[in-house]
Amino acid sequence: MAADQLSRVFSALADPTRRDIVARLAVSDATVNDLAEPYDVTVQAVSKHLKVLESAGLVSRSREAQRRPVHLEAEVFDLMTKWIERYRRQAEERYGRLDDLLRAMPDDTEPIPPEAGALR
Amino acid sequence: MAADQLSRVFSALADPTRRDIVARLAVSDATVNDLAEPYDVTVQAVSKHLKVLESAGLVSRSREAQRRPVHLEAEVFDLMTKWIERYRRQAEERYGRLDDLLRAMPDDTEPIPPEAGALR
DNA sequence: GTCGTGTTCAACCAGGTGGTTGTACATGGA
DNA sequence: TCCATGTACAACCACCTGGTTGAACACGAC
Repeated sequence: MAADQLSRVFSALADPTRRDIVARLAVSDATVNDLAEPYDVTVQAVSKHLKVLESAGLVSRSREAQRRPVHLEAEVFDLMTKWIERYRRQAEERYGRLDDLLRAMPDDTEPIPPEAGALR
Repeated sequence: MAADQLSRVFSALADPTRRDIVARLAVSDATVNDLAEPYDVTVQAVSKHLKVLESAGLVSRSREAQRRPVHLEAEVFDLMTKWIERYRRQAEERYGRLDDLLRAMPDDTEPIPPEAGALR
């Protein structure tokens, strides 16, 4: 699949099990077996989940004897928050602008640049 | 589809076309036909995308004669940002603690085990 | 070397998803 | 009223996904 990273990140976090894995990795690194233990699925299934998280850039695996500790890479979260904040802000500005429109009814509907109307 | 809302939101935004739809709805409301126009897919396919976005709570549809304008509901974004920020913060705190450990640790000490975050 | 543990790979399967086409419904205008 | 437009529903299809089992690989311990 040639999906971009943003798609892979959103897709990876769309699964409750994977979100739970991320939550636990936020506390400490863990091996595949550690991670699989609380779930009612095979280790192989968890290994697949980790592959998805890894290809999204959310986790990395190192090598440590025969173990492969999994580590959370929290920086990728920025990708999502940036995307989300961008459109939320845009939508909020739009509502702000609509308020202004209703209040003043200007004849010019020029789009407002990102930071312009945010502060009031 | 018995998934919780957080799963539905992440899943909805995992598709580039749906993210693009959200981006365009952040600028202004639009009808299904408006939204379908720039894409090389049928109106029905876009209608399906909107159904996904709607069930995630990301958009709502009103009625206006025979049209059904689609409207972005940006509040749902909070669900995601809250989840994301929670675990990012947790991971960052953990690194902070790890920094403290490394600073206080004598040079001949063993490497920190994966369970390092457990102390405290 | 052999054994045990941890991990991954391969093949398979059921169910979901994004797309299609075709049909039907709702509404405003002629 | 009939017609054109906008939308939704149903059936179908190819592909993806999350799960399984079974085998293989990679180490450290003995």
